[in-house]
Amino acid sequence: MATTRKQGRPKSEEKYHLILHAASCLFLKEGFANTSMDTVAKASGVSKQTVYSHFEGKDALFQAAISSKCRSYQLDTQQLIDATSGSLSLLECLRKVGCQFVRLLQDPEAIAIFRVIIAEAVNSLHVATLFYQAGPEASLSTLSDVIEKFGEGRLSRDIAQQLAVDYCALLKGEYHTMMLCGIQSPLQDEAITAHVNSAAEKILLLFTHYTQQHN
Amino acid sequence: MATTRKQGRPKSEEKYHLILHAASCLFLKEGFANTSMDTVAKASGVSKQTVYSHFEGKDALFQAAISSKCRSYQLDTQQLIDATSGSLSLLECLRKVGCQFVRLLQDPEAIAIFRVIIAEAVNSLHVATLFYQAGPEASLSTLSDVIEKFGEGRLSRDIAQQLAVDYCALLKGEYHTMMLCGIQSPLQDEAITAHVNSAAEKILLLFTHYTQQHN
DNA sequence: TAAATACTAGACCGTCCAGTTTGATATTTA
DNA sequence: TAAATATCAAACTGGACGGTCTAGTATTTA
Repeated sequence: MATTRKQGRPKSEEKYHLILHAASCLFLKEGFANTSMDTVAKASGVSKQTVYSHFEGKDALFQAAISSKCRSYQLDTQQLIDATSGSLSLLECLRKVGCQFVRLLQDPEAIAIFRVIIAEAVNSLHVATLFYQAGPEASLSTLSDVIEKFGEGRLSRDIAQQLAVDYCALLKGEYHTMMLCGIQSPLQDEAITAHVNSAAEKILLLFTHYTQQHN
Repeated sequence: MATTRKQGRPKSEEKYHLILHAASCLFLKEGFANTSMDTVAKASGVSKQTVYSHFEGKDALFQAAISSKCRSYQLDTQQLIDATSGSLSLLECLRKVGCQFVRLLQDPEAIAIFRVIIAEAVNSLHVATLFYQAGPEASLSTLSDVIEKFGEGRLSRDIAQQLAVDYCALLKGEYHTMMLCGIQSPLQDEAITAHVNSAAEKILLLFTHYTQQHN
C-alpha cells in the first residue's frame, strides 16, 4: 500500500527537511531547553502549525533531529576495510583509523551532539541509546574488526575487542573530557598526528604482547 | 576588618548551608534548567526572599553549589601518598589508585556533576573550569606524582604524566561514556577489580617499556 | 468544480519561572 | 528603646514557551 494516494495536498518533503535541519542546528547550538518551537519555525521559514503538522511535538522533533545527525557521523567504514585488505601494516592501519577517529572526536558538531545527548540522557534515554549505538558502538565495532583481522587467528575476538576499546580510550585521552567541558579547542593537524602515533605504538605493544603469549 | 560588626540581625549561616545543600541536590538531580528558585526555597525550608538574600541569583547559586560539590569529590591524596611510601610494588599501587579512581568515576553523584557541567559548559565556562581543575586535573596530578615516584629518575616528568593520562583513559574505557549517556549502571566490585587489574597490567607493560628504553 | 488536505499568520491559553515588592515579625547592636 | 537588618509569606510583574485555534489561501485528487 505504499502507493496509496491520499486525497488533498500532500505534505511538502522539502519543508520537512527544512524543519529538521533547522531543528538540528538549534538543538546542537542551544541545547534542548533553550530551543523554542517558535524559533524552529522561524528558522525553517515555515509556520509554527506546519512544524506541528510534521512532528508531534518538541520531543518527537528532538528525537528525529538527533537521529538524522547520527547518521552523518560515523567512521568511513568502507575505506577502513579497504585499508586492511591492502598492504598496510597494523601500525599504519592503526594510524589511519586513529586519525579518522580523532577527527571525529574533535569535530565541534560531534561534541555538540555528545553534549546535548548527555544533558538529556535522563529525560530521553531512548535517544541516548540511539546515539550510542549509531556512534560510539558502531565505531568500536569497525575498529574491532580491523584489529581482529590483523590478529590472523592469534587473537581471540574478546581480546581484539578489548584492544579496540583501549585504543579508543587512549585516543580520547583527556582531550575528549576537556572538550566536552569546553576548555580545550580542537588540536592542530600535527598535534593530532603525534597523538595518534603515540597511541598506536602503545596499542601495537599490547598487540604483540598478546599475540606472543598465544604462541 | 574581618571583625567589623555589622548592625542589625546577622545572616544565618545555617540557612546559607541549607540552601546550598538543597540547591546542590536539585541541580544534580534535575539539571540547571529544570530547577526553579521556588523549589530550592521550598526544599531548604526557607522563604524565597532569603534565598535571594544569600545568593545574587540563580547563576550565582549554581556556581556556589557546584563549587561546594567539587570540594567533596577528589581522590584521597594522602592515602595514596602513604601507599607509595610503603612497601607496595608499582602494580599493587596502580591497583589501589585505580580502584579509587574507578569508584569515583562510577559514583552516581559524580556522574551527575559531570552531566550538569557538560550541559552547562556553554553557558558557564567558568564553572566548568572550576570543576575540571578541582576534579579530573587534581586526580591526574596525584596519579602522575605516584607514577613518577616509582620511575626513580628513569622516567621523565612528561612520560610519567602521559602514563597517568593513559591509565585514567584505560580505566574509563567505554564505561564512562556509557554512564554519562545513562546506558550503563555501576559495576559490581568483582568487575571493578578485574577491570582495574587488566588496565594496571597494561600500564605496567608500558612503564617497563619506557624505563628500559632509558637504560 | 468540489472535497480534502497543507500551509500561513497571528492570536490566544495555560503554565512556569526569575526576580521584585510589600508588610509584618524577629533578632541584633548601639 | 531605636535603628538596622534578616526572615517570612504571599502577591505580583514581566516574559518565555508549548501547544491550540481560527480564518483565509494554496494545492492536489476525484
